[in-house]
Amino acid sequence: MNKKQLKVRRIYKKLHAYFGDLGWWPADSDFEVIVGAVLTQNTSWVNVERSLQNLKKKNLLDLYRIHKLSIKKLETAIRPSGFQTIKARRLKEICEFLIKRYNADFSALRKQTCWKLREELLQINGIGPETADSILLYAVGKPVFVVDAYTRRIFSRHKVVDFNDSYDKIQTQILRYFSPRVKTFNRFHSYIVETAKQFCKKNNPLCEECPLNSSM
DNA sequence: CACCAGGCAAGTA
DNA sequence: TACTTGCATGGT
Repeated sequence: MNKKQLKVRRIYKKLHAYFGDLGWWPADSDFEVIVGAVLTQNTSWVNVERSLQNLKKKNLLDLYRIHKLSIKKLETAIRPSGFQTIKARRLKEICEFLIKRYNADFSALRKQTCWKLREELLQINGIGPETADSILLYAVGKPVFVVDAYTRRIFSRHKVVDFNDSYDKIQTQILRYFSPRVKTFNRFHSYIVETAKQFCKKNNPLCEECPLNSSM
């Protein structure tokens, strides 16, 4: 085991001791995970929750209902989370893909290999690496590590990666450090997001209250 | 007022 | 390959 691997595993251990299990991803269904993953693109989660509530109130948080809903009504419902014109189109495209390619059957998704499904998701306009991996991990149950802005911030501050390293470089580096288990990567990503939200803010690089900066 | 929020795609050099 | 910009709303 090299130095960085030890460091990253120590980070995971500290966060696990601090947070326990955060019960991620917060959603009532696999499809809700996918919708949330798109709506949260460059958007704060509190505003995503407003959009999800709008959809739930109208009983629209359903693959087929969104698929046949008019673009205008979809845009109106997801307005609070911003970029509504582009995100409405993205949601439509994903529904189209799930129905046409997998007959809207999530058990069929789970049977597909991780790398093959990832390739297919990345073909869809509006799904980049982070959205694809969030779907793979939290909706389909594949053991992948999700890299987001928070991951870059925290790991670069702790000298584990370079802030400008590519998505794939960071992902494969972290993947090497753990055995591929869904539970591990589920928890790790949730810890990183919560840590960044609560302690390691963008304008506050010191993070004095952060559990990662306390001696163990 | 400026800056930030769980990105992505398209355009440019 | 490595930048830059548009997309849009709501909180601090």
